[in-house]
Amino acid sequence: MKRNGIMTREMLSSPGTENSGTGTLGKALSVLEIVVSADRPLRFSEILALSDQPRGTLHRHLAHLVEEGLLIQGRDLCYEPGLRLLKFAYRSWSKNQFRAVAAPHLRKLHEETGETVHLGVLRGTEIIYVDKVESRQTVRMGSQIGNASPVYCTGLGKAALSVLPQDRLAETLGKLTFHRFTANTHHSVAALKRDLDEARLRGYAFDREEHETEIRCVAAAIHDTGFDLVGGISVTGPAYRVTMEQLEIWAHPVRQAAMAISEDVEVRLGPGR
Amino acid sequence: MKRNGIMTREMLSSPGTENSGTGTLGKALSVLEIVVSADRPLRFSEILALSDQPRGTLHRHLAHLVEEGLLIQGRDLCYEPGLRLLKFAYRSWSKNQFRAVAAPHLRKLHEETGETVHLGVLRGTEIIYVDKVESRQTVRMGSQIGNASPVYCTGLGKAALSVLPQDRLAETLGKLTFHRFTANTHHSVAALKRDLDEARLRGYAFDREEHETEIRCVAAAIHDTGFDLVGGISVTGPAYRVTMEQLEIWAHPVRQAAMAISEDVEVRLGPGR
DNA sequence: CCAGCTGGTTCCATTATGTGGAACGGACTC
DNA sequence: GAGTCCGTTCCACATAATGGAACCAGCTGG
Repeated sequence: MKRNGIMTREMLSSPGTENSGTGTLGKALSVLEIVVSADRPLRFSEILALSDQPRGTLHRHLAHLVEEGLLIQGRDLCYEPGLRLLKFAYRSWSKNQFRAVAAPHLRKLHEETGETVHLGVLRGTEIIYVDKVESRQTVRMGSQIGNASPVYCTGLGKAALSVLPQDRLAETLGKLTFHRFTANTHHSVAALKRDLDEARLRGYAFDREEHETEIRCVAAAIHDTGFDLVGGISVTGPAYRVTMEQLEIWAHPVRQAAMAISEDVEVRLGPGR
Repeated sequence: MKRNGIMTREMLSSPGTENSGTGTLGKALSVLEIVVSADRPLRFSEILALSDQPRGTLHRHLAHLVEEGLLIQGRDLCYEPGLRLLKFAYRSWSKNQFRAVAAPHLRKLHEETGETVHLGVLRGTEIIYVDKVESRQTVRMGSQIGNASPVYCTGLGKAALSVLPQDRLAETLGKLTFHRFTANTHHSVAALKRDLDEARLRGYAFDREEHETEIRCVAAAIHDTGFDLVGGISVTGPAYRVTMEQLEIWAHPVRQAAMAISEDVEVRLGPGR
């Protein structure tokens, strides 16, 4: 019996802004998302303002979420993420085969460069960080694992886009809306396309302080033959320490690692897939 | 404005086996739980067997979960945890104030003992592991964070129970069903009660290979004044390396740490809570 | 001390949504 | 080519979600 245990197209399909379509579940999750995404416990009325649901409905959803242990409500009436999420969290992370396959490569790359190494996958118009190796071992669950960043301003995103087949690329580009994070952030499809063309030729992409100032990275794409799984791996560092020349040097090992992971993924999927 | 950002009674309330009550959401989550708890991707019919829902219903739930990104379905039709869980995961973990407050104490305790240190909270009849510091730094997100173990066979569980007010304790004991994990596992309320009495007197509890053979631990309870938050901290090690005498020695620092955390929690909650 | 907020919770008739038995159809097997 | 195992789809039915409105604090300021 062949089982893949790996991410596939479906996980990349849903649009950037989740919300509609799934009836009750979708609505409940959208309020969960609001609470989880907030950077502090929220009051009922704050959530009300952020959501587009009527009072009665929202109240019931919150009650249900609390009852299910996905949220907890302090006695000061604030809502915050509940414990049950932890359970889901850990399980989904530790069982993610893609992450597991890539992990040793990340570690090796980190040893070679000494800088932070990221693993991400493409999902719609975003890159989702799935794993990370960084110098300060104390940060155990990477500081932004699970977070999403736009494709157009990250090395990972651009690397991933650069290997996408024509149609998928066009589709994705069509859905983009640009936000100018730094002076260097791309803000037109045209400019992004040129950048992607270069990246495709080279086999790796840069982030020249396009997402955060003083932060640069090199990234290379990972993908399986069917492009069901598209992602990338990157080495990131602060501008004062990591020059563009340095990145050029690291580009090669990054690309090597990416190719190695792609191969491993293919093998672990089983050739008979 | 006082906000607590800490776990409270509500999170401890829901019964061990989640399922009913929350209408649609509850049912959807119960199937999510099945998939997430499995140790490999599951086929439709396997899930069907594990759940108590009719085919049509189950199928729709799965479809919804997939659409929401909570599950993903490989092309071999197997279901497995989706990426979106990661997002929830990380957020709920990193924002858990209780964990954050306790973290430095865990680390200190680990340095003193060299063994694995756990942080858990009581929820119904289970202890949920919220954080962990262990020797092998490579395991970054603790191997069982988010997991739950029965109260009656873990040091953490017994420590937590031992500080519970009469009524809460009775209520919890009433709900227990015993499973014999090892030869030493308690399997009667009477025996457990005796053990708890001792623990209460001493101020700490042991796990004498009651959950897993060859694994021992000492634990001490953490709680706030209102017993809204009850949990504990423990030092665990393999029997061949950690004798009962050794545990007796560690008991003191463990208790110290637990008290320190209790205090910190109280302070961070703000006295005006 | 009472009028007038603001913020959270509860009700309940309406109707949209989820329900689940049954039928379908493809792939494999004997 | 009949038999079955499995996943998927349909559809009449009943349940569960909906959301407007009323309700009930706890404050605040006149």
